[in-house]
Amino acid sequence: MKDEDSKGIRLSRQRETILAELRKVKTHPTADEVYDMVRKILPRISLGTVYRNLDTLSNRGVVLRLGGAGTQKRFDGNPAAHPHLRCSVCGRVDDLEWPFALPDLPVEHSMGYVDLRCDVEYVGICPTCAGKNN
Amino acid sequence: MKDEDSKGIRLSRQRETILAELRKVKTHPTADEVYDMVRKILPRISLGTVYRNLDTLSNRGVVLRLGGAGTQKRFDGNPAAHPHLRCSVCGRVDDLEWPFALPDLPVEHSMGYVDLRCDVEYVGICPTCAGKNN
DNA sequence: CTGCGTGCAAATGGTTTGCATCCAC
DNA sequence: GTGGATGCAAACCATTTGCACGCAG
Repeated sequence: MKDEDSKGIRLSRQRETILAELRKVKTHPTADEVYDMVRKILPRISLGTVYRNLDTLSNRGVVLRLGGAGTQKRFDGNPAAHPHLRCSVCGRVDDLEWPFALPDLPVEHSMGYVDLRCDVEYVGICPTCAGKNN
Repeated sequence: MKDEDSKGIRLSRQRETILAELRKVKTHPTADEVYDMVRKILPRISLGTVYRNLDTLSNRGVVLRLGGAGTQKRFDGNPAAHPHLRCSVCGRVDDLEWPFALPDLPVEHSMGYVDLRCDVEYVGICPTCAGKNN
């Protein structure tokens, strides 16, 4: 179904570049950071366009929008649900390489919610930030 | 330790009321909603004060600040980590009454992060929002 | 051609902050 | 009495949006 959704997508140079850049990195950049990355290739792109495209892409399930506790949203080129590590100090997000089964929610506990997916985040302090305070 | 932290806390009428109101409800109100609730009791309280207190209380671990994927943060009078259900349409958050063990992250996978806690959220569409579209 | 996508800039909206005053301890 | 807490309003900043033009299909 993901391919279904991507089918109807119009492929502008901007959108193409944003997606390519996002898939190139292993970090989880904010819209601002994506803007900076893409601007090196398309200097005339606007921040609004970056926001619009990140929105479109995440709605189509091509990329992942990470809620996060910070104010800024972060984006992940890998659209599959997978657990993350997030630093509560600097907001940095890392992929967690630990294949543990995300438990499916029994229907009798879903309280009428549908289309559920499971979001798991381990929140703590990253090595860099932990080092500064010690 | 929760009591330890709360010890040093100054107990103004505003802070007291905010905490009491937050504990009174089972919803997970936004700062705005807390403001509305508290204003009925303390009509002269300012939104800034509500934000400052929610910040203080969550930093001390007295209440829980929920990251959520939406823009607004929500708050939970129950400071213990527990899984939530979140509606991706309206942003509503419910407590999930399903005691499954939040998996502890093995140190060898923590990538240097410390003080980790696990945040589990099932994201879907709530009964109300699902009903509207069908 | 047609309409979606873009650049630009202004508008939004949640959250934070500076400052003088107030009150809990 | 004293420093943290408050009310108010302005400041911030990430994100969104209106509009006229441009380009992909």
